Amino acid sequence: MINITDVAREAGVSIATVSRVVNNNDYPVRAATRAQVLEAVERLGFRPNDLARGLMQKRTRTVGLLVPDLANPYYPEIARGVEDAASAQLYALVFCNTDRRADKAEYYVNTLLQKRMDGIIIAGGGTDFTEASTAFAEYGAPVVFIGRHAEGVHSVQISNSAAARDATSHLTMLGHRAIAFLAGPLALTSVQDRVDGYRAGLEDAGLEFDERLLREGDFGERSGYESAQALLAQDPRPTAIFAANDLMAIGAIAAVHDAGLTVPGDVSVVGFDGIALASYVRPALTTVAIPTYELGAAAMRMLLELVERKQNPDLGPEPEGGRTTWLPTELVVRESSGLAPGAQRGDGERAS
Amino acid sequence: MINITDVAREAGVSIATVSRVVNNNDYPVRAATRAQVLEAVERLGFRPNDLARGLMQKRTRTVGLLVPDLANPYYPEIARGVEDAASAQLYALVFCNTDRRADKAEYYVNTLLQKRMDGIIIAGGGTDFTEASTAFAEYGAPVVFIGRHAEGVHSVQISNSAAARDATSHLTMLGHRAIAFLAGPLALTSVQDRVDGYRAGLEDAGLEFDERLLREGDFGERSGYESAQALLAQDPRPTAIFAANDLMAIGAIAAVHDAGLTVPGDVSVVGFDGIALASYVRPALTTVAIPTYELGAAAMRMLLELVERKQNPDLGPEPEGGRTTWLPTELVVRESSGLAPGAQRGDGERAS
DNA sequence: CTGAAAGCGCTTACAG
DNA sequence: CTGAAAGCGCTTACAG
Repeated sequence: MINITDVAREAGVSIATVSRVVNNNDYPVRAATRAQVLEAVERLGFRPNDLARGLMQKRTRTVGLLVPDLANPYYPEIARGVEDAASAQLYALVFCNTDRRADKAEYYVNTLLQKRMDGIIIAGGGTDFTEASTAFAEYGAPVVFIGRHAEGVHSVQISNSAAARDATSHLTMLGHRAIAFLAGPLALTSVQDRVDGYRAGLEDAGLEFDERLLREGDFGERSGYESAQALLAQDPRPTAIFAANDLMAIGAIAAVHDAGLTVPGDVSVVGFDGIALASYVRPALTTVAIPTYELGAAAMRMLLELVERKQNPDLGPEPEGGRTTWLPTELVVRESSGLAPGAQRGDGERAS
Repeated sequence: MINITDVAREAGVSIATVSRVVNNNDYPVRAATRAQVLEAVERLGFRPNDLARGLMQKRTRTVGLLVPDLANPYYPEIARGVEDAASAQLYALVFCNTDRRADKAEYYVNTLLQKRMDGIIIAGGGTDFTEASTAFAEYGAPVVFIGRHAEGVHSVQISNSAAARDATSHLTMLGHRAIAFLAGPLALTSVQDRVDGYRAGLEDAGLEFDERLLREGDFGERSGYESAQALLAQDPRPTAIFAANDLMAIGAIAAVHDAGLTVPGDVSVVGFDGIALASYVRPALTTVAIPTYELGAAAMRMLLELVERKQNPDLGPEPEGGRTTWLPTELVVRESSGLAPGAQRGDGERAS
């Protein structure tokens, strides 16, 4: 393991000079000296030790990302946005998957803290991060949340309720009157907001909320399959199923199919997220598309701005209370949603 | 940012004592002293700086994982296995997505090296890692590959050719004689092996390899869709499509559907990987299931053994040349593959 | 332009 | 059982 002293000896200069050359900042170094050092670095294959560097500079140029569930394609896509925005500024990323388990979340928060990350992004939910967030704040490391709200925190979000309301209206306009909602874990604010939007959408059409049509799921395919199966056994049977994410919607389509019914002929299905696969399943899935990649990228840009501000107090203090960036969603209508059985185009329109 | 000196002062002991207590090893410390220190740690919220620790110990208890494509559910599943095996031993994981781009791969390898990772796992392909691998070796950090071969490296693998041969035979047994293969990038050894297996499977049934039925893809849904579309326009039209991964298979099913044909009535489709979604699309996908999670876990266990051996020379030297662990695959027959049009059960049997 | 020296926050022989 | 001190590999005032 060759170090800065080896390079200094090889180049016949001091370690201070090596440091200056390697860091390539605007510090003046004679061209000839620089060349000697560079050659020694090359010859020896020197790679500066980031641990030592971080220890001195009190910054690691590394940020953490906590996601609840890698198996859901939604999060890898967020991760891509986060990662691209990070590497654009030469920041490294430490990626942690909590599996929605509080113990893993705590473990990772601790690890990230001990590794002195410059900041952290927390995507999705599953556990309470107030404590984690406080711990980071104490260490002066900014925190940005994706897709959840709380008092005084920085976040990047979409309007879950408005999006869910629109999707529900899409179904009422098609004449559906028994519209089920497959929720995700009700502990999540994003899920609560989607439920609110769903209810608002029903109300807009003069429909009553029926709790038998609301089911809690866990965002997995199986959960969508099983919930849909139960829903389809009910009487009267819903003619539309709106799922709180695409994976559950895909599970629901499978359940409708296995029940000997067709989508959208007998039952319409609408998802949420807009994962890539949604346009490749058949029937192609109508869904609320979230700008997932951009959500990640925006969160990272916000975080890095906060980090830079911390390192560089000239930029002024951190904004009070926590900023929120809102990103738009879009209802993408594909094949999985259609007219309610027996309805005619326009049936639902007076309701809107 | 409170440090070990603060704790020592608060507890009225030396920093050496604090260090011993915090590290909780078998070093003898009087119970009363220990209690004082622990209380001070608690009161102050002390979190030891891993940078300083790593600098002294010359180990970070952190390993890197390089994956080529987070958008393919195959890799997140590998990552879960890697991560669980790592945290079981209290190792942290730095996760890097190369997007199959050589520049990103090089950038991350450099970063991981500078951060003094104890070891690295390289999953999948897309770029050449001989150089990266050498660089790590020079720094004494072990490397384990998942799913690719090369001389003298450690790896965890499946038998791609045998698996592809079996899947091909499954189709020939169903009476298919025009079987297309949607390959992934032909630069990957895993893809080359799958092509070999496909050809062997054809040969077993006395079928000739037809290069018009082989297409190179990129493992994405779109690529599967477009390749299948082109294939379906050929004359004679293949009655079966075997894709080198599930995402392309799902794209292929969509293409068959959009061409007004049915799966498996007109065209059978078989995938490779066994992602969770494969059993939730309709028709459910017949596929070669890879023990993905276990592949990741096995790779991490192998890596950690190499790391421990390096730290602890009593365990003996690193095994010569590179070990390979082989994991089994399984053909999971679902709905997407069936008898060739016009064929009768048993038609293909004499061929085997 | 260059170098000697202090210091980041720990761990670990060494001495007592 | 406990502490003083050296040292890990860097960066950065400070002096020249």
